[in-house]
Amino acid sequence: MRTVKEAEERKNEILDAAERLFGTKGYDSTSTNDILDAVGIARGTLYYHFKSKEEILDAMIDRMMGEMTAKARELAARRELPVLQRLTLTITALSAGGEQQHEIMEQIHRPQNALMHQKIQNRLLTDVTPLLAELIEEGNRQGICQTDYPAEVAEMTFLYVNTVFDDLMEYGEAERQRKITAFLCNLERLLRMEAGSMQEAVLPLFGKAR
Amino acid sequence: MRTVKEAEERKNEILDAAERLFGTKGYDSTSTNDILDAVGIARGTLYYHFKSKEEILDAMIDRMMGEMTAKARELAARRELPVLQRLTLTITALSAGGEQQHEIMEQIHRPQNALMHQKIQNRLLTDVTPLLAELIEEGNRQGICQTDYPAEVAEMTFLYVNTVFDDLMEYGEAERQRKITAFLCNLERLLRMEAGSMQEAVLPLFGKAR
DNA sequence: AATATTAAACCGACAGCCGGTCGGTAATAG
DNA sequence: CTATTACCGACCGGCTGTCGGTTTAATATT
Repeated sequence: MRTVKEAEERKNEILDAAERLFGTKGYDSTSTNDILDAVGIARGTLYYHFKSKEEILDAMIDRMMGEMTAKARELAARRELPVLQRLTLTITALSAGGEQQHEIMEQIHRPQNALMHQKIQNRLLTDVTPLLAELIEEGNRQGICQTDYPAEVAEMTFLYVNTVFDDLMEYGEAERQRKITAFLCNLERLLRMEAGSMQEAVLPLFGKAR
Repeated sequence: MRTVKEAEERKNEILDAAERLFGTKGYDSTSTNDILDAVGIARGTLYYHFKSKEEILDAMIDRMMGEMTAKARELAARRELPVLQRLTLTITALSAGGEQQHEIMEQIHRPQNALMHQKIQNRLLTDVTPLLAELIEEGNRQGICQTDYPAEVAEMTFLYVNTVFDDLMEYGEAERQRKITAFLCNLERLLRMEAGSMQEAVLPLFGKAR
């Protein structure tokens, strides 16, 4: 039996299936047939809406990044919180992902998902570090921190968290703790802040953490 | 006509071809047939020496990283040079690669080479940042810089150079210059050095640079 | 209201390539 | 002469992407 839907709706169905499958099996080991079966459509239909498997990935990332940057923008704008907390909150939210994206962001770091990882990281790097930079500038204005290069500090920070911290569970507890305090100390230096001020800003986060 | 060679020799022939092809076309778009033709062997022969395409990639990276870390170790040990110069020298040598590797390290950042890029980066991160960390510690001892977390600073630094600086030519000249000075300034802060001291250490490098 | 038109959505067989296997063959060392 | 090592190439299943044809549904026409 043949069911006809609006293009936009079908596209989203396909992206839903893709997101689920890419998240569990990874991009490479998900075949277009897997997607076909999941959605319940024929081969031609898939390629009527998307012209390649990679285009599906790109569209999926687009959609996902849209949601994530929206979330990030929201967090960054919560003026009732101190800047530092907003900063760390935003960063961790980005690398951990929301509720929906959690699955993907966890599977992303396996070698088979290298392409997906790189695309997402590039996207986050260009779309979201400006947000972080703005938070840092706000910190500058408030006299909390001081740097002439907010954008670059944001890039450096986010990049480090997103690559090294993602494999954090592979280390032992001691090593992990060391990495975290090292990172905070480094961030304090980059932002020319008093030693220990980052710890304070971060501690509230770990109350409800993983 | 059938020519028989020692396993080790054939393996190296295959790795040579693979390195050339992966470097120019990328890993994904290089088929095993391409390698077969380049070496001039049959399908079975390839899979007699390597049990999968990915194993070829891994072996190639192994060989390449061996050469690069050797080079890095050599640079890091040049005691006649000041520590800071050795540090920057080593970092740039790693991301730019040697003479042979130059081709690969340039092609690596295309999206299709994501897997290769990630594998190389992980390898460099684990194998080479300890070298950088040791240089930093030496700087500590000499009183040139001061940090309690040499390893983490090394990781952060190297990671940033290797991801952001690689696409440096995509920016305009002004932006590029800004990125570089920003990076140096940030590094100075991480290492708690006097402002401007990095500039001095780096300037000699740009005399003979790209 | 019934019918013709048209364009969008859909189908599934098929082509071509790819990575990997396997049984057999030639070369070489002992 | 024998055993091992290196090599061959036909073959297989699975994959992505193509294409001509078909159904559906909205719109125009009578």
